[in-house]
Amino acid sequence: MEKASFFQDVYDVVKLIPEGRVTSYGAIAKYLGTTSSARMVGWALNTSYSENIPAHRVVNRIGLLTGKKYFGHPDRMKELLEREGIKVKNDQVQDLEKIFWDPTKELF
DNA sequence: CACATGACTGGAT
DNA sequence: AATCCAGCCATGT
Repeated sequence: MEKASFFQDVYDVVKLIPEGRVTSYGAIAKYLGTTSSARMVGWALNTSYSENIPAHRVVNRIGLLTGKKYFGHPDRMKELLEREGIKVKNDQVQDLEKIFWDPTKELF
């Protein structure tokens, strides 16, 4: 995958996240080469509100649904995740280590 | 143009 | 082990 633009790359990577899996902003940032710019990943997703991006599969490093408030409805993110078989409790993904998808390892 | 803020993270306290 | 602090960089005021 070429480096068109930071935002575009974020979109592409997020689209590649397998169903029932999640990843972290930092993992995406690292894959893009801007390891310490995890914040921009979230910013990019915020800008992609109209894109076909499964942003609900992107959580912070501890599996917390930090961006659920930006899904229109606070429970939308949780609902979408559970719909894919991901267990979410108290806005936090359960069994994170089992469903975590690291682009630098799985994709490359 | 300068300052504040944010869907984060890692190291220091 | 839990909490705090500073770095990261695009966007908005």
